[in-house]
Amino acid sequence: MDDKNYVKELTKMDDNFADWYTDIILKAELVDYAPVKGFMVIRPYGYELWENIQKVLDSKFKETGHKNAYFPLLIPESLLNKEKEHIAGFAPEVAWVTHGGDNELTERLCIRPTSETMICTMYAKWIKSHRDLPLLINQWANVVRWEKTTRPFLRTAEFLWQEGHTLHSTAKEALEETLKMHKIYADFCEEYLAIPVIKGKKSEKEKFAGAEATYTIEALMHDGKALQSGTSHYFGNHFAKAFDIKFQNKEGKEEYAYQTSWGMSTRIIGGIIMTHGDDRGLKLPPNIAPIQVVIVPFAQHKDNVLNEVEKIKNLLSKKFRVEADVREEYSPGYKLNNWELKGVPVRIEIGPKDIENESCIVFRRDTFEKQTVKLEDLEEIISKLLIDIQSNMLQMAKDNTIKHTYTAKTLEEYTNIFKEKQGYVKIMWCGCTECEDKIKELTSSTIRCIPFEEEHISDVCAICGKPAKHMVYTARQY
RNA sequence: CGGGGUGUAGCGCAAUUGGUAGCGUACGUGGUUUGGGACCAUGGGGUUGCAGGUUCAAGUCCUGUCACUCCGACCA
Repeated sequence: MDDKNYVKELTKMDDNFADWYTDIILKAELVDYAPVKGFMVIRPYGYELWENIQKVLDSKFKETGHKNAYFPLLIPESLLNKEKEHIAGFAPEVAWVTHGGDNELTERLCIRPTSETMICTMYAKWIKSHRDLPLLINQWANVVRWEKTTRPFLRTAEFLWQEGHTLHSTAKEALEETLKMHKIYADFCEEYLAIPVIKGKKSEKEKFAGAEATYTIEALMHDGKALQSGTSHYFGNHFAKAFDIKFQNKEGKEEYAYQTSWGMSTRIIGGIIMTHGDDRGLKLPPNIAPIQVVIVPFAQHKDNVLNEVEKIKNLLSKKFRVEADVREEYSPGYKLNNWELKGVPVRIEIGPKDIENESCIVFRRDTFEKQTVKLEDLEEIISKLLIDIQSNMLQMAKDNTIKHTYTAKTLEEYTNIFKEKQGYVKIMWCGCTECEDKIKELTSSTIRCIPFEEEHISDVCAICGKPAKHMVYTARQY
């Protein structure tokens, strides 16, 4: 019995989290490795998840007045070089195109690691007057960053994302936009992905190359490591000056535009997996799950069973994303395990005995509870159940975050925490980069963000003892 | 780029002192099954990462090389 099943067994998530992670994303058929190292193939089930994320975010962007557009994949080297901090930040990890057919190009082209430079170049042509502002554009695209070590979703050489790029006539308005999008990301994570996040600002050391300020949402994974899940940058007129994006204001004077950019990537899928998954596999929040309800029939060869399955499917399909698993070549037991592995939030089991009683069994993935439900009540029960699962998953993730949040007042306390634990550690910080470098060297943890909501732990920096400026969240990170 | 590890069937592994490659699973076919990863029968699948060397004989020993992977540094 044991040796029959061992290939199917999942790695236990507590034993080795990294193995567990790669194990389930492959077995749940979200991704596969590509022939080119560092790249991943997103399989249909994984891509449906991404499509659902896209759908929700896209509608939120449109509600706030943004429009989608598309810009080229390749960026001439000269454009990339226009903003020096930006190029310094990205140069080590860009991929270059040097040939067109057999001919060597006179100027090599980089595959976009992000589109600021390309988009700024176009914006400079499009903006003449304050009447052209604000310009609110988003792009859904792929980008390439030649990373040394990769892991599917979390850090791949190519990833899918959206990048919003906006121009404004005042600094105030641009900053408001930056914070507005930051809030959209945070709300999206909590409401749809059931991932609680810490909202805050990045330190000078951690901010985006070329930005004046970077705002971030940080999520804590099941193993106590943090994941930067979405960023929103305020550029001031840094890029505008480098790319000559000017407009005439109401007084007729020429002025540089103020700019923002913000992005969320397929990395967030890694976040969903590592926030909610368990020893049985994925656990997807109902609001984003490709399949919300799966119907597994027992003894399906008996005629009336399949009829009943069909009826239930038709009924529920009006309101939910439903799939009926009527594959004959797999046993019911296999299907139960397989759909748990794939993280479907609700499962309906139905067989001859249930049909006789005009009922079925409803199973919830988050708590493993089973209940017998009369068929006439099914739609209503499922409706409530999905809402309940969604909020329960958020609550469980919040509890886990709280459980893994510590505070330290001294450097000794701080390093001791990281010797045996993983999680957020709240400390006071003087604001200098030397102290950031020091904790990274000692514990390989970094300042994740300066939260919007700071607490007062003490008056002095936990690292150097000088007067503290901020309370910060630190953690080891993905 | 530094330190460790591994390369044998799609995947996971085995092969004693050097003796000519096997097991599980997955896959094909036929049948029986179906309330928690079904069973029986049967079949296909391999230049043992690559190159060279020692030997009557190399998966096994030697030399070189390549690839992958884990831990560090760099990063959404």
